[in-house]
Amino acid sequence: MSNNQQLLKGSLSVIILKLLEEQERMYGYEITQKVKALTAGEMSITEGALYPALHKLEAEGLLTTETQVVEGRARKYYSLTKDGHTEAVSRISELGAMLENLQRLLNRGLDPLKPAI
Amino acid sequence: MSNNQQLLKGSLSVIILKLLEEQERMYGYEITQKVKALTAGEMSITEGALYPALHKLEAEGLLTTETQVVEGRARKYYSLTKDGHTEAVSRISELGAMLENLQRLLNRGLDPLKPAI
DNA sequence: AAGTATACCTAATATTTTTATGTATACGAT
DNA sequence: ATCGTATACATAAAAATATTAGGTATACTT
Repeated sequence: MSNNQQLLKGSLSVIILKLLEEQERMYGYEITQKVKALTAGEMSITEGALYPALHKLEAEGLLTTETQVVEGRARKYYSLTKDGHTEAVSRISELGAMLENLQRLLNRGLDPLKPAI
Repeated sequence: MSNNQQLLKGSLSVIILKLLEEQERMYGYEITQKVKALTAGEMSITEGALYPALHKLEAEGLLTTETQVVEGRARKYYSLTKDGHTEAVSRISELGAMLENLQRLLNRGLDPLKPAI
């Protein structure tokens, strides 16, 4: 059961927002392929996680969709709304801070953060 | 509800294993304080997450406990079993790889990993 | 006497993911 | 022609994990 190709839980929606910051619009399947490519296949998003996450972000008003038929198959393109962009910026920096902290916990040798008094 | 002091979901058990790799034995409350200290209060473990996680690791045979009364209060010290040490090494490196991949996804400018063919 | 810090714990709920399906089109190989 | 693979969407049951909100108790300070 050693599953080391999963994304860290809770990070999926941020990854989606980040990819859409970089690329105007993307469709679901494209997102799964992009993540595989960027991590050399070390990580993959399962569809059972991806689609509900996309639907939730849309329901929250962070993403909008337009469906389009390409080469005989329907694609549903997602892009950031204005709120989506704002949230993306904020959540990306939050996740970045978390990753730094996690690495601080894993790599000892780094000093603990000095508390901002 | 902007909760940026949560640990990334799924990483709690690895953090516990890591702290116990560094320090022979620790008790629950001590772990919560250590994480706060190492992250300057930016992250904290809730007790509702910590204790079930400790009990699960013990049930899996990765941790053993000894209870001791110190200054009038009962403390339950946890330490790694042999299996626990093995698992710790493996899970820590897995999480490290995940963090690298996540950062690759968040900081573009880095090239995608070259697939090891 | 009250509040804070220390120290353990659990139960209900919420969130998120995995696993397992299901549908359907396009295309290359047998 | 049919089979497998890739593309492309989706959901539902179950598992895993965390949050929230409690509960108990001791020690120390105000």
